[in-house]
Amino acid sequence: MNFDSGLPIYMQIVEIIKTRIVTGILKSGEKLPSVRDMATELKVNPNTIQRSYGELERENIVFTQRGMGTFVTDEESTLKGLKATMAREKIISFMEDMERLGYGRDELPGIIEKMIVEGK
Amino acid sequence: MNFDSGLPIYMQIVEIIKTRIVTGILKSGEKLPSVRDMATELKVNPNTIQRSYGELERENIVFTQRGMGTFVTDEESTLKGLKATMAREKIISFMEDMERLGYGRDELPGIIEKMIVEGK
Amino acid sequence: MNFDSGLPIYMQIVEIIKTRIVTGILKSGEKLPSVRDMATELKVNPNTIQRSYGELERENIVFTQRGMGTFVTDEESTLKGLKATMAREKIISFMEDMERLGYGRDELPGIIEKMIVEGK
Amino acid sequence: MNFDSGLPIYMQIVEIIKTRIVTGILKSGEKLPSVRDMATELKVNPNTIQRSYGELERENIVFTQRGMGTFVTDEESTLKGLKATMAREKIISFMEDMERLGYGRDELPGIIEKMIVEGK
DNA sequence: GTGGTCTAGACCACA
DNA sequence: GTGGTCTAGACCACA
Repeated sequence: MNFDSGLPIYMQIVEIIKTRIVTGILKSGEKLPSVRDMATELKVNPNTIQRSYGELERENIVFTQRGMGTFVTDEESTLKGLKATMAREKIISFMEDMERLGYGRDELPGIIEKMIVEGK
Repeated sequence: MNFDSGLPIYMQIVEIIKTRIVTGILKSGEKLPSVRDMATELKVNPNTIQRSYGELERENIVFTQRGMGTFVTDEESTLKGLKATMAREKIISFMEDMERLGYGRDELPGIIEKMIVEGK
Repeated sequence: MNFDSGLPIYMQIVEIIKTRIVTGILKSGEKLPSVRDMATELKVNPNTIQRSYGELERENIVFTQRGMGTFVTDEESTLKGLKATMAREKIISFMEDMERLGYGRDELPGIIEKMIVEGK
Repeated sequence: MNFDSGLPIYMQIVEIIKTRIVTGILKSGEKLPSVRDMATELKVNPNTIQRSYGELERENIVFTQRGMGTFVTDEESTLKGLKATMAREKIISFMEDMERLGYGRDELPGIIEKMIVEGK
């Protein structure tokens, strides 16, 4: 059990798949699991996966070949863009979190540098 | 519905309460909701909240007065420590996430600085 | 039937296990009975034993290996510390008992010495 | 709930009353609670209290006046003897406990003296 | 088989 | 009303 993130399930799954692509678990041009398999793995209704795949296709991150399945795009520029966008989102939410903890944006680069040094 | 974070519910609740304290929603010395009220609010069993409160008490973040309730500590040093620890954790998980996206730790301060400038 | 000691059951069990460790019935590194077996032996609910084991783990007196069981620590310094703490507590409660019987603390060493001589 | 001490209930009650006498809660010559009241206070059957009072009478620690009740003896020598016996028992069980923890009898006076000094 | 978590529901002491 | 403890019983992950 987990508390509600607010995000609809199919979008949570979109995020999961994007992360898998961007971290290399799913590679450029590779076939995604079938809608049925993915539904079984994530324990959701196949319709939900269908919707997630649809959203990913709309964003040009995957493409479907009739009768063959769904594949990660092989356009490197799209994948680069995806990576950049996800990084951007991570950074923004990180900055917001830190702001709520009382750390101003200007302090962050310094704090991180300090932690890198200490962490060594 | 939300995908399993792996963290047990009572620890998720601990995190929720820590965040409320550190962001000022719950103030130093203030009374927490009663075990029963919190259980109703979060829709879990009172025993689960009991366990969360117990964990927070072990960490000296709250204290309980028999028959009166559970209160946020008023030791400022503890609260400062909590803030620092939560910030540290946020930074570490941020650095790990970014690393998985292919950004080296040394790049991060620069990237953030760039984003701050752009964001203005 | 026995009159209430005031100590909760799970803490009474903690004391029982500590005594077993310190007197050598349970040895360093040895496996404790499973939660279920201990519950059967002591005729309490498994949850209560779970809580006792949890408390012992927090005190670093035992550690658990997932799926394997709960074991007495093999850190000799911890075991020595446990022995010393239990002795200290025994001495303190002995001194308090004797004080209530009208014997001052300063008299105690003398009284004990006398009894040792007589007892021979 | 408390784990079995092995001692029969009526003897546990004898010990409770002896402690009350020796610590001055019940004074020399004073009336003990009626069998019924004592039974209510300790939540046992009046017959059990009857048996405890009988045992105390056999030991000359209390005496019964028909129609009046049960009273603590006013023979000071008996009370002194009781105190000495209880102290003796406390010391013996203390020495046994410490022995089981690995402390020899000869060490005890020294250990206690050390703790008295530290405790100041 | 092992410990870990959770719910449902009860009863207790303290205020 | 408040937290503290306990039982009964379920389901889970890890080995």
